[in-house]
Amino acid sequence: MPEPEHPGGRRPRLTRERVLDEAVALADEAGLDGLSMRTLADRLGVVPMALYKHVRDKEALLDGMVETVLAEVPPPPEEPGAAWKAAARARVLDTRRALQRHPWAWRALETRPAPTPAMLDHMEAMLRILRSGGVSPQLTHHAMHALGSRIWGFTQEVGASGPPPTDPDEIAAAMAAMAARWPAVLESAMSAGHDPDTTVGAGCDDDFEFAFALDLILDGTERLDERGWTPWGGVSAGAGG
Amino acid sequence: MPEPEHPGGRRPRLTRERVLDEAVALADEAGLDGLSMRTLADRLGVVPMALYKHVRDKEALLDGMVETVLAEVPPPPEEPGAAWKAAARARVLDTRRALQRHPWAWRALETRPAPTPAMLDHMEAMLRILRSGGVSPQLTHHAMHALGSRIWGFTQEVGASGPPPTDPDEIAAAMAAMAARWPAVLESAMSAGHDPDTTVGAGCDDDFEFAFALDLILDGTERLDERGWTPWGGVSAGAGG
DNA sequence: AACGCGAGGTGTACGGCGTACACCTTCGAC
DNA sequence: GTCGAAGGTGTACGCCGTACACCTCGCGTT
Repeated sequence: MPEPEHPGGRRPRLTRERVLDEAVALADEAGLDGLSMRTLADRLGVVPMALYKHVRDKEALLDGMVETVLAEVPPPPEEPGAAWKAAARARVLDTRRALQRHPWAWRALETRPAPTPAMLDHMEAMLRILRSGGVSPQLTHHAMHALGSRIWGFTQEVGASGPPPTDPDEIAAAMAAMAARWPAVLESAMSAGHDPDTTVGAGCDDDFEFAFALDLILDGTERLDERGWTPWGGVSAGAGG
Repeated sequence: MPEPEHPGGRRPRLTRERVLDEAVALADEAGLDGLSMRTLADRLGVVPMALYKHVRDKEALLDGMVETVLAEVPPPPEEPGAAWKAAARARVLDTRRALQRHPWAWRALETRPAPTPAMLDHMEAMLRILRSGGVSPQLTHHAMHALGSRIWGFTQEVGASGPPPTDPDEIAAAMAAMAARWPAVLESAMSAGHDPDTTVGAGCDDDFEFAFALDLILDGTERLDERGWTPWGGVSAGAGG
């Protein structure tokens, strides 16, 4: 038995929560490369295989760690309405702060092969901010893609790997689950079409989304340039104006 | 000896180029996880350790693979001048196409602990496009940060890990190397300050850069929203206007 | 033609990884 | 008090990157 000495009484039992918290702490100290099932088990005074009673495998461990980090992001206001822009800005910055506390987190995020429930919850909250401000479903969809690089720290389509289910029953079940827990995500997914005639779940044109975000940046830069923007207040404190 | 049979004559000698090309091909087929020194050696009909005569270790192999992929991006126009926005747009999209041909590439990129020469060449070219259009060094610097998520596919500061050298001689040597090969990168690095009084190599405020790019997206979205933008041409074909 | 020397390919081995599988221990419900 | 299952253990396997000593060519020199 590893770590036989425990000052008073028995070593506390392992739980999924203890495993995840210790994994986060270990990754904070040693980085993602320093996190192995063996080093983690050592820290918990336990044999490596004991972890597998609480997480299916290392991928599931990373899923759980991501979940733990995202739980640190404070909840957004329910219905910001007209203040949607400020609310969205605050939420992105809140997310950034949480991810900055755990430098390994964005690398863990991007290796998730599909969006986890915690990530869907996070997206749902952001989508509701924009929608509550009256931004159209279509524009919300594109803005969300553009914001993706700010929220998650990377650009590639989350969960783009692996073919979606083709069985109609499976699709229906997935849609039902979405409708119950992530209605804004579902609406956004259905708003991907670029033409009102072909809108219905037409899938998402990645090239369009990419160019949309790119043009926001370039057009914004051009406008600032034309106005002789300077960082010390030529136009405004930020990029606004 | 692995793969003893070779139709005519001897097996051709290994070169760094053959190693890199085969590594790229293997990663294209099997993904980055399917690329190991052993599987790569197998494909080349060689024993794993033979690779180490041509690449220092696996990290250097990945450096070389990134270099190979970036070499596929067509060169930009020399001095686009007033057409800087179109040139920048084209170059980002060219880069995207190259990275899309190698889905593993953006993940390889983001694990580089510091910008490689090939990445610096790439940045240099983009910076020159903006500067040739008369965009100020400061605005170029911030726009480059904002574009980073489009160019590289991720947001985090490239090469942010590890403390910079503190020895004055080392700094001077690095600056001299920069000035020779990447003058625009050097200029941009020196343009990070946000106040003319404290500009000289004051380092780069990551939070400012993040907020700058975030506000470009949010302000642009707000403007489109106010104009009742629709994706099928309400305002313009892209996000422009 | 003979030689030798260095670049390039080989073979063996080590320590680390994730985890399958069989086993044992412990504890709560009855 | 007993029993069953949940939780922790031990062993083992097949991967991984790569250090180190060795062998084998092919070429420049003589």
